[in-house]
Amino acid sequence: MLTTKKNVKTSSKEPFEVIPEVKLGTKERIVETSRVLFNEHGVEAVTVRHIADAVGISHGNLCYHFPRKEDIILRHYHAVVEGMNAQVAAWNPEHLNLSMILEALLKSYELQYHHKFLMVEFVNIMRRIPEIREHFRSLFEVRKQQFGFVLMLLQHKGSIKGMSEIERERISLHNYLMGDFWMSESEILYTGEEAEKCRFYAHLASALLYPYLTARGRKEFDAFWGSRIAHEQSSY
Amino acid sequence: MLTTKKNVKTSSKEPFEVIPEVKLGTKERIVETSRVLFNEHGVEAVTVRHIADAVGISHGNLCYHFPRKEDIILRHYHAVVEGMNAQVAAWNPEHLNLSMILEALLKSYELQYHHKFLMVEFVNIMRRIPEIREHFRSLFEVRKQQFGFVLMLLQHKGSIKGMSEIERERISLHNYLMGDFWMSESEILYTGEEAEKCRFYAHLASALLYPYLTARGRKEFDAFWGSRIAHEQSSY
DNA sequence: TTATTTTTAGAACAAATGTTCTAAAAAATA
DNA sequence: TATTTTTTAGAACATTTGTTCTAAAAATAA
Repeated sequence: MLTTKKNVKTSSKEPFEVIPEVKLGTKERIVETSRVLFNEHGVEAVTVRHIADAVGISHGNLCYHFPRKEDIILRHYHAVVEGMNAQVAAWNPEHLNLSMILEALLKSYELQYHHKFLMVEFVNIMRRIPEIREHFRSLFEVRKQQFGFVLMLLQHKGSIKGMSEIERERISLHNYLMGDFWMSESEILYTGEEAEKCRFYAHLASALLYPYLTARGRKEFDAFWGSRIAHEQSSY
Repeated sequence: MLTTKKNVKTSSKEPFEVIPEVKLGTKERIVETSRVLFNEHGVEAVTVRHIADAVGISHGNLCYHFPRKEDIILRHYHAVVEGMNAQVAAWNPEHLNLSMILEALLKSYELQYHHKFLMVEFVNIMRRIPEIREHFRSLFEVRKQQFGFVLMLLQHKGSIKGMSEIERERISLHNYLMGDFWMSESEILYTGEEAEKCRFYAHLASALLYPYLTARGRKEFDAFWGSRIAHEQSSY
């Protein structure tokens, strides 16, 4: 239950449920609208007045819900973190295989792209909001361990060959650097559709593994991406 | 001859050359000071008044030399581009080998790091200054061709194995994505010394090639980085 | 209903910021 | 030296921006 008590029609006089997705509370509309504006124009270019205008409320009202502009950004950051956690929590290590991991990668790329501005302006945001900086840094070790675990598992399932600890560490670093900045790169170079960008870069990131895949691994890899990447037919 | 005529003591009364590096013109001091401040605090956080104060001049004077703040950024951008061009121009394809290419990579990383803010805030800068956006985009194809040429050459010299066109393209994309954003990543995660960061990430980027190196190539690779990366002993 | 709380709009505020203007100082030139 | 140009400092300006304040409106509770 994420709905706020305010503005949601749940008075005892209403005998039936009202369609919930139409009646968004002011706070939720601010969050959603700011996300779109931040993604499109950048945090610094978007003022509280812009957001308020787009929502159709006064900026005074906006500052009633979010006294500081940073509060809006923090809200978005937490939304992404929770989304990522939920995804990881849904994993079942028993039945995990390469295809499912690629699927998860693609999904996490889409999830991040939804809050593109957070990644594209991360250094600036991090400089301004210490809470975010500390939290993200603390995430680093966890992420490295998660990836290490995935590699071990894939090796155990016979999808990738053995590799040294150093190679594992390198691929992990490459992977996360790509994961953090593919949106910035695409912002600079491409002008394509969102879903296609996600697929393109998730494919590219997962291709870091390609030299280490076994024959079976390559089959799985090609099968997974074959249907998703139209052009650039696999030809290994 | 990059010195401006202004403020440089070259009056006919002076019989001998004055030490040139001490007497920097106001314009040059603005450029150098702004570079340091932008790198440390970010473009948006640094105002013309901050720069003027740090240089020791009035902000009115600063605006005399650079009427728009963007002019300063543009100046920095051109400096980096010229630096990169000069580096490429100095190459001699005849005698090129893996070590020299790694050396060039490392050097270009150091060059970029000198103007860290340009890369770290690239998307924002690009959004604000169309001239930079267009120029950088036009660079993309050139860079891809350059990298393709390097790979061909290394293959011809027996340092790397053959690879498909797709693999070449992927490595090229990985390489440039890393080259554009390793500074952002290091800004978020590490708090180390500049030169060490450059070595660390240049090493990491070049390691993209590792799975494709021949035995001889690996020897060269390890020899090159062995002396430069203290920890993380090669153990392939 | 009446009282209380929440929400809203818009004015008001204060600080910051890029830029322009003005006049004096310094430097260069003739 | 006299004159012209360049450079400089600092005031002034216009705009923007995040935030606070106030009072009315709306919703909720008693």
